[in-house]
Amino acid sequence: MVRWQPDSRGRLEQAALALYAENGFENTTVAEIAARAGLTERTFFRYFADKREVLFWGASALQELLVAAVTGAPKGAAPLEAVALALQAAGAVLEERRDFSRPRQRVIAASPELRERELIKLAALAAALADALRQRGVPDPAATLTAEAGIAVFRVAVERWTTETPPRDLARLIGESLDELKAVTAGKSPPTPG
Amino acid sequence: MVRWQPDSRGRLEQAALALYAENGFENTTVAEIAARAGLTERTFFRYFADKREVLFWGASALQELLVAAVTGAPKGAAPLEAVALALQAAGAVLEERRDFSRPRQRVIAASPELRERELIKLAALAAALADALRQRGVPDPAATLTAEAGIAVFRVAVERWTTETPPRDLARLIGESLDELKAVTAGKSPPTPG
DNA sequence: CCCGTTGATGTCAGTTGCTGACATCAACGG
DNA sequence: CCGTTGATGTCAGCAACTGACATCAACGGG
Repeated sequence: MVRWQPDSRGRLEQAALALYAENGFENTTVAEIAARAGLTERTFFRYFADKREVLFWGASALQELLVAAVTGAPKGAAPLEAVALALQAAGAVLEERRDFSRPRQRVIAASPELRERELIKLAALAAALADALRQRGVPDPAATLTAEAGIAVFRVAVERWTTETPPRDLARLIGESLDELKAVTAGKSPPTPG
Repeated sequence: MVRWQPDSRGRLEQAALALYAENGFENTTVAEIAARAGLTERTFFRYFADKREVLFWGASALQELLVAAVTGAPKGAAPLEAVALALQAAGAVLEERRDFSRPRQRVIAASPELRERELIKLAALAAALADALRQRGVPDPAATLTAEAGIAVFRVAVERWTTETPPRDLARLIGESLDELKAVTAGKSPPTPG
């Protein structure tokens, strides 16, 4: 006979996402989440640093993926190209878990507190990207700016992926947003294309 | 005889910044802040929504400034040019209160919780900028991306302004970062300039 | 000049997020 | 068979934040 059900972490995550979606983040107590997962509040805080982190603990894996993609980009690739490859890799992960990622994004978008946490996670991703670029020999502030701009592109693409209906392919949205950024920073005036 | 000392809000802000700088954000209680300002905890929460907001209540004024600058930019100005003007205007405000702004930035940089709040404030600025661009006829996602990229430039510039020694002129740092962004998105390869 | 209103502040009790210290007890290994 | 391990529970406590109500100088109409 098993003393405890397996995958406490996963059960807590599922319970939290469901309750945040049903009642909103602010109207959900940690005690409720724990109860739905068949655990206690104290155990929740053993797995997650705080009430928000339950939706973000996967971020470190994403970060490693991004860094690996930049590091593994072709030698001749320009910094922004390397970042673009990384964003596509990250996008593929989200697309893979579409049925989890999209509701999660909606829950985050609905809560200022969760948005704060998302922004700092994205900032951490940007910092890691910048680091990886520096290791490729890209000097600062170019490295930081490329990384920040890349994350901005990613954010815009994911937001459109989450809200647009009918939903489009994330990879395509990332590509489009990147092209749009290039156009806009090239100094093109809005009403007169070309 | 005055019943209360004037400018409770300002006293609370000063007390909070001083205590955050001395002991760190996490090691400071709201009760301590209130006591130093000669007030009670309850009064603190009447002025500020939470313990972090005390360092950010000026953000709405900055937002109005940015929007006004974009709206008032010359008719022919490209989106990124309009945003650049806005960033310079915002930078001028920070430079004006240099002796307050720089320590404040350092306190924020030292605390993850305060960084979270700063990021969401900057995201709000980006959203407002994007709105102002749309009112100039810039379509999405160009408007959003221009605004996001502009805020990234601003963030990088302010960070350098806060940490570099000796401190350089913020206006110049903003200009340089913007040029750097343009170069980087133009596809320039890192080791081979030109 | 008096009195009712106003508004900034104080007091107090309560909820919730979060933490440290200690207890429990099946599983596992020697 | 027993000692250790590790995931979990229990409990007490602090700090952030909130709602309800009290206070009382200042202000203005009568």
